[in-house]
Parts: sequence; structure tokens; C-alpha cells
Amino acid sequence: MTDVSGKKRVNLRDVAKAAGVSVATVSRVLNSPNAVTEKTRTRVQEVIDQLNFVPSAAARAINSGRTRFVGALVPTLDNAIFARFLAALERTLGEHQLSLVVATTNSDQELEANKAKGLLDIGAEGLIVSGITHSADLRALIDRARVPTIATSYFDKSCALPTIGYDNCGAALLALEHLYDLGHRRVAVVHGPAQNNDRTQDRIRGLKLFEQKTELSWVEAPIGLQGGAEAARQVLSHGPKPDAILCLSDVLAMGMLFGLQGMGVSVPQDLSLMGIDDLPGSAVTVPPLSTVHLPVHRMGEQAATALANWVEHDTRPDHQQLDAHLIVRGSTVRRKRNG
Amino acid sequence: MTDVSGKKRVNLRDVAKAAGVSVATVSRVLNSPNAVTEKTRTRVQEVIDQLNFVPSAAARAINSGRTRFVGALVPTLDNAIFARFLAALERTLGEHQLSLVVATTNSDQELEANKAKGLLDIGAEGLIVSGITHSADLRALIDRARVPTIATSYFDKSCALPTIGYDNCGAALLALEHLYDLGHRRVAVVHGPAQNNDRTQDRIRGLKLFEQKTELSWVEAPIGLQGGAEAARQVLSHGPKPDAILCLSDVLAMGMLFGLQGMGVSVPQDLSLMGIDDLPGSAVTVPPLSTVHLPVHRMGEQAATALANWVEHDTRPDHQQLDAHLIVRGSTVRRKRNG
DNA sequence: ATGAAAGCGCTAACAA
DNA sequence: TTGTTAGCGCTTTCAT
Repeated sequence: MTDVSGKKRVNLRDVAKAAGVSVATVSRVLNSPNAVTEKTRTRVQEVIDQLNFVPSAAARAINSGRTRFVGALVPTLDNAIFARFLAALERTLGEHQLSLVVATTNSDQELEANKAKGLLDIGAEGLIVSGITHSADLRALIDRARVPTIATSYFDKSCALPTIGYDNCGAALLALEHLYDLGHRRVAVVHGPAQNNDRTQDRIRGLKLFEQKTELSWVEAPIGLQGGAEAARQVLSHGPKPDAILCLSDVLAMGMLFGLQGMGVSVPQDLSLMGIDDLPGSAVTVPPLSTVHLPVHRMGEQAATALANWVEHDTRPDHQQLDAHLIVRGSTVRRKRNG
Repeated sequence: MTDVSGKKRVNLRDVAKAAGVSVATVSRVLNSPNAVTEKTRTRVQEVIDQLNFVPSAAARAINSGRTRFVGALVPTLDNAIFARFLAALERTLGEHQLSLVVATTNSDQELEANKAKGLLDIGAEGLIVSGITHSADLRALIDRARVPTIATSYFDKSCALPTIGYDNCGAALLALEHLYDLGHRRVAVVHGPAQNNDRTQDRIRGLKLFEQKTELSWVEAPIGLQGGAEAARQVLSHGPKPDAILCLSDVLAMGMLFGLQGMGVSVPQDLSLMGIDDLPGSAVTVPPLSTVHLPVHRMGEQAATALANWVEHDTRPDHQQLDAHLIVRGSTVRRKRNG
């Protein structure tokens, strides 16, 4: 702290002096209270409270090697799905007395590696990354520094990093199967930028597994309501009208809903529409959006807990698969005989 | 860093030894390069690069008092408006080599004070808070510790803290005047939880200034699409149908749009609808949303720059008012004679 | 311009 | 159980 204030911060020695004990004892009541007599402990604690003593995080870090914060690298804050994830992450890390430093990567692997390095340089004890595809630099960095690092939003037990996430491929398939079951055969798929985004790539891969049974067309659009709305135009202007539109994220689907509405296309009368994510708002759109629920909140909690344990007790977590499940609402209906 | 890895991190001494200079010299090329001969400087720099030396942030902090990070306290991440603000804040702080630690307060002043204390304890050099109303604890904390702190999302030059934000009262008024100009006299106002949220309170205050000229009714709803959608029911079930609905945030307005749509009410034919915020998605709703643009992105940039300068050069920033302006789109139209 | 050395506030051996 | 003391890696006088 740039001690602008006159009197400098109270330190261990001040407390020790005031309590009539040694610095070691004060340090003990802070770090291993059981190693101190109850009597001295309470006395010291009183002095600590009275003097409003707060141990210097820096001094502590330099000795114990603990900084008590971890870093999270996410593509963007500007998407409710990550914001929700981070909210849960932060809350749960807090329960473990860990702070969270957020860095956004804009889905740029080089930027991601740089920011990760920055986080490590300032002492991050662990890292949360999105997905399993990262630059060689970042992988080397994590390897070399042996930083506890968890990959999220993706489940892949063959990944070198522990993954905590869902099966993106399966989630997409869940959606497409639902549309298939409803009789839709011609499906337009709208997805965010696939480059540098393995979650999206994996969802696309899932859909391709189904390509014999359905006729798929593809549109890439920037994530966001705008992107979804603009995609509507593309979907309807090229080729024959699809039976259904599958957006690989809910914001895209909401944007699509507006886009279609603007063009006079009714959902689900004219075509079915689905998303993936299940944002809170997806239940109140008109019609309410069928989607695949992705448990990002739980993902945040589990990632936080796993990372905290790894950092604190050096216990590397196992991969954790979270369940993604279909949510059928009003935006998807059985295909009418003469569409 | 809990040095799990075998060989420990390179330190200043290692560099000094390898370069054949003293630790002081190495420290100098790091912190005041001009105080060193070009020759030695380059030589030392080479060794630094070669050994991949990164100064310990903790050790640096303990000496210089600099931790190079600041904290931001926001009500929630789960609202695009804050996410956008933080994105800009983070980006711009990065340009000043400052990291950002985010803490969410859930609009709870006590929680806010606790989290602020936590941030300060771990060495935050500055703070960004939302609004100007805070617990006595927090005010005392900021005062006592003399932490550079900027209040955002609110402009009030009489505030003890420098404020960087817009005139919430005026922004709301801008919206209501627009509705008034279109001939609307009966306006339902939908706002988020007002308790503990001075931005909302100030917007409400603004509207009340206009209460002689318009007949205002009030509905409070949780922020989010859901909240907005549910508010639709309330707005239309109590009392006579309003000429227009003014939502004090865009997400609420979007939710309202869905809610109305679900009830068979057309915007803007049956009534006009406005928001405040101007989210990117607000331009693509159907109809596109009239709103008041709040420059949160610029706010993030300016807050970051101001805080960075305060922290680095001890220059307390002035209050900065950002311009909020009306955006007229399709959701508001002139009131028809026989509504 | 450079180096030697004294800390910064704390933790962790080690001793008592 | 408690105290003494040696660092941790760096910055910063103060000499040279």
C-alpha cells in the first residue's frame, strides 16, 4: 500500500509488543491457533482486534508462497452464460477464502496465453480456462509452472488438464434428436465463431454425426442478439426454408426469434426453433424457447471447489461430467404434414 | 508460489550473478532503466530474457507497496450492463498494467463493505464502486485507508468520492419526456429493486419531477427478462391500461416485450414501450427498442484511466459526467387520437 | 553509474 | 507452549 496516510499500518511486531508476546506467537494465533494456549490466544486476538491489525498479504505471500487468488480466463464477459459461470465461481471460491481475478481472452489463444502469463506473474495460484484447446505457449506455461489448472465448459477425460464440464457434442445431439423426433428433417444450424472455440466445434461435430438422417445447413454469426437476428436473414434467403432452426446458444436463438419475427415468420407455426444453454430468460420468450440445459452454475461451484482443493491440498481433481438435458418448451412442435 | 516444481524460480540474485552485476543494478534496469549505462542495461536485460526472470510480485509489493491490482464492486455480473462496463474497465486497466479483481455485492451494502475490506486486505490499490450510497463501514474504510476509490454509474459532483457516470435522474426524464412528447399521459414505470440502489432511486426521482404532467404508476420487478415479463401481467391487470410503459432498464424492457406479446398486446400499436441502457441487442428486438443510451463502455474506460492515474500519480480525478442521450426506435410512437 | 547492506512484514526452523 | 532468529525476493538508501 502506498502509505499516503501518516501513521503506517499496524504490523505483527506492533501486535506482539502490545500483547507482550513474540512475533512468532502472533503469527501462530493467525495460522495455527491450536499451537497456542487458549489464554494467550484470546489475549493476542483481542489486541489484534483492538489495533485493527490485518496481516500484509504480500509479506505473507513471500513467505508462505500463498497469494490466495486464482485466475479465470473466459472468452468474454458479454455473454450471460459466462457471467453466470463466473458468478458461481466467485461465490464458491470465496467460501474457500480465495479471490478471483478475471481476464477475458476474446477467444484469442495468443491473448489467452499472454493473460495467463500475466496472472501467473502476479502470483495466481491456480487457473480456470475455457475449453481444452490452447496455444502451445499456454500449455507449456502450465506444464512448466505446474499451476493447478482446470478446463471448463468441456468434458473430455482424455484431456491432459482435468476437465469439468458437459458433453458439448452430446448436448447438440440432444437438441437435434429432439427436432428429428418431431419430424424435422431440414435443419438450419446457427452457431457462433467456431474458430478457436472447441465447445462450438464439438457441438458442430455432434450434429454432423446425425447428418445422414437430417439435411443440415450452416450459418456462422457473432454471438449476441444482433448476430442471431441477422442470421435469420441468411437462413431464409439461401435455399429452401428449413423445418427447424437450431441455434448453438440461447442468445443466438433469442436474436433469431426477433429476426424471424421481423420477417413475419412465426415460431413454432412456420418452423421450430431451439437453443442450447437455457438462460433464465429463455423461459419467458414468446414462444418460450426449447433448449438444452447446461448447468453452468453447478459448473462454477464444482470448478471452484476442485481448484480450491487442488491449490490447498495438492489434490488434483478428476474429470467431472455435468449432465446436460433437454428442455422442451413452446418453440418446437411436431412438423405438420404439409409444411 | 508453492514451489512444487523442483528447481525454484529464478530470482534477482540469480540474474545478478549471471550478469556479473549487483542485485541493485538488476533492480534498477527493472525500475529506473535510465539510471543504468546502456551497456550494462542491455547485458542485464539479455540475462533476464534468457533466464526467463519474472520479478516476484509479492516481494515487489512488500517493498514498493505496489500490488498492481484494483478491485471493482458491482451488484451483479448477471446483467449485461455491468458485464459491458467491466469488460471496458478490465481492458483499459490492462493498458496501465493493472489487474482487476471483481467482487459482486448483490446490492447488499453490508456484503459490499465486507468484500471491499477483503479486497483491501489482499492489497487492492484502488476501488471501483457502483453508485454513491454505501454503508458507514465502507465509507469509514475508504476514508481511513485513503484508498483511491471511484464511484461509477452515477454523476454527482457533491459526492465525497469522485463520481464518473451519468445523470440517472436526467436519463429517466429524457425517456419520460419523449413519451410525453408523443402524447402519452398515462405511463407505467417498471423498475428493478430500488432499495439499496441509488441509481434506480435517482431515476425514479427524475420521473417524479414530471408527475404533474403525467399519470405515473409503479411496478417493481427483479432485473432480468423474467422480471420484465412478469411485470407485464401486473401492469395490465391493475387499473386502466397505460398509454406507455417505461422500463428503467433495457433487460426489463425486453422481458416486458415478451410479456406483452404473450398477452396479445402489440407494441407500439397498443402502447409504447421504452427502456434505459441501450444494450446492443435492443436494436434488434421487434419492434426495436426506444431507449436512453448510457455510455457504459466509455464509463469503464474513463474510470479505469482515472483510477490508474490516481493510483500511480496520486492525482485525484475530477467528477466526470457522461452524456446520456435518447435513442428513438420503433417501440414508441405518437399516441393515436382514440387510444 | 554501480555496489553493499539494511530493511519491508511475515513464516518457519530451531531452541528453550 | 513460547521465543529467537534466519531468511523470503525485492527496493532503496548510502557509499564509492
